[in-house]
Amino acid sequence: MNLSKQPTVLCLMGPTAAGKTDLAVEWAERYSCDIISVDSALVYRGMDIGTAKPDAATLARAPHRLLDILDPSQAYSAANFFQDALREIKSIHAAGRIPLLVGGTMLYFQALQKGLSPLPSADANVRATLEQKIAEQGLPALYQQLRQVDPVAAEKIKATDKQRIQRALEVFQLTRQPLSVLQKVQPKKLPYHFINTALIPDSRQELHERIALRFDQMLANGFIAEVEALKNRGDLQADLPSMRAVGYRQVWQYLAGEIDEMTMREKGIIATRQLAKRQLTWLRQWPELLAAENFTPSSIS
RNA sequence: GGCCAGAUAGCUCAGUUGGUAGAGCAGAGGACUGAAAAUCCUCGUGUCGUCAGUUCGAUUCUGUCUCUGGCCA
Repeated sequence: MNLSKQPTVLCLMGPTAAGKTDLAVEWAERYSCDIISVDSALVYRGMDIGTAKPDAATLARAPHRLLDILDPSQAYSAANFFQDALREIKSIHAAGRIPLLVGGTMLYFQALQKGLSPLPSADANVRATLEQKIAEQGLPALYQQLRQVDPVAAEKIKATDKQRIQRALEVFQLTRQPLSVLQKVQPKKLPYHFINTALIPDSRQELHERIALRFDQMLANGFIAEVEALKNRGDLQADLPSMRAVGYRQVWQYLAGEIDEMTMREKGIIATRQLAKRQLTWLRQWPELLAAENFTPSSIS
């Protein structure tokens, strides 16, 4: 029920391999929705098989926005998503339809619904410098530095969490202000009525079986060749966000001769399971979450 | 058939000079503000293969049987 009179935004979340796409296409046709993808890997062109990107026939039935918008050499972010999604939501509302956001990148859903504090975006130079410092001085030294410039953030960030330590120091270098101070600025919430639904599998074991099955299907469908083509471009590196994606990382290691094919398959499946687990952790904490099976059009109003 | 080496957590293994055991991986739970399919935190009772012997006490020593590798016939 929408008592706020704000335009509705329908969200369909769920772990990988839960069957979100099929349900989303069904809803799109039934409820006059236009789909916006909420997925940090589907944004990349040339990454189709390993991301389980909807095929051409599916997209013909129900177009997905925010698919294939970037080259794998580029980085994307929650803030980029926020802007892109907002633009698409406005455009869909303007057309008199309902935006249906579908995906498994939970940070993106959160960024959109809770908002983001005004922080500087990533800076490649600063990151490279910090990376070098870690190599020279070690992570503990950087963590000590963080404790000095931003004790509040250091309290929350674990001394072993390289990525967050780097980000906090990056923000400080770019703004001369502690991350923890900048984050106190309450982000403005978007004027929408978000309906949150999730497709959550009844049994974990069943999900694990589906994940293994789907990974084998990807391999049978030419996943290795897809990664090989990307690797052969020559300009992509294993540490790019795109190439760190589940499956791509393992196939890359296989192609680099670091692991054998059996190990690649096993590690790929394991990484997918672990991704699903993290997604489910988000969903357990998500407020006012409606089981997708119980969703009815009356909820849209 | 003989000899040798193994048999310990779901998996790969370590270890106990005799006082019932611990790593990695997997798995589970959690965190999450511009890399998020990322990054990180917490969680380890299992007839220590069988049966018997020695012993106050055996997973540890001895014997026995079973199984698995390897070598020799």
